[in-house]
Amino acid sequence: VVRALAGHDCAVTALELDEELRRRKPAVGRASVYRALEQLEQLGLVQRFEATRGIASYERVNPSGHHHHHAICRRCGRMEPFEDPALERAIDGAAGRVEFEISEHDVVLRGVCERCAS
Amino acid sequence: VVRALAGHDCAVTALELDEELRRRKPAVGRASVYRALEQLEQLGLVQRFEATRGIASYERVNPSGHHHHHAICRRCGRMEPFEDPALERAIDGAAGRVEFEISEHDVVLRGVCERCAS
DNA sequence: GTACTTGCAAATACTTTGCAGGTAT
DNA sequence: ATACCTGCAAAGTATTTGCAAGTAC
Repeated sequence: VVRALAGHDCAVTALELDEELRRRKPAVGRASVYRALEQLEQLGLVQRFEATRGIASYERVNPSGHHHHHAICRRCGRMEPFEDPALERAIDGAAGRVEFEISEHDVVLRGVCERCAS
Repeated sequence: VVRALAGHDCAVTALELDEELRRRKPAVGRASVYRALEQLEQLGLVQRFEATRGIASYERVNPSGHHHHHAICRRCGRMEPFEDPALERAIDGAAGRVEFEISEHDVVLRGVCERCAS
């Protein structure tokens, strides 16, 4: 599972991973994929978020601390990653003002991509 | 459903709404709750996001444009709303730089609340 | 042998949908 | 009468779990 995740730079769903691993030698089952993802998430090596209605996506966390967020098209579901240092600073600021020990954050921008808009 | 949502300032799950409406006269069924929420979401009057694993929460959109985001405790699930103008500005900036027509955004900060930390 | 991991299949939980009956125009 | 809205129960989908078999030490 780790190796399969390493092959993706951006988020994938559990079922995509499952399908990918299912045709491997030796084949890997759905349950193992979910179990591995859960562990990796708790270890902070993978981040989970809901990209499309009811479907969780998983993305590996870059150990350097670098990370991006996603813009998602509500028509075709296409997902485009983006980075924005100013946004990160603003989030860190907000995290500091809240009475929580914040350790991660999800940001998703939703709209229509240029292809679907035309 | 609209009236029930109006009674909540912050996000509620579909099942909370269902339970609340179920003991009303006349009683309202689950299906209608989901159907109403879907329509309201498409009209842009309600925003949907995943607060806890696999459970969608819905929150009414303030017509004034004012809105807040949420910090969520990963231990107890407690949710605290917060506002942050600087964060909004940063998001608008990022939205402008992406090749998408962005119309909404989700931001969730996850961590441990002060009660659970102690 | 003991402890842990695996995959299958069954179970679970949230959400959606088919449908029969009711309401409004 | 027609078109729409309702709730129930059944279906659907993503995810989790029980369990028997396999693997490592």
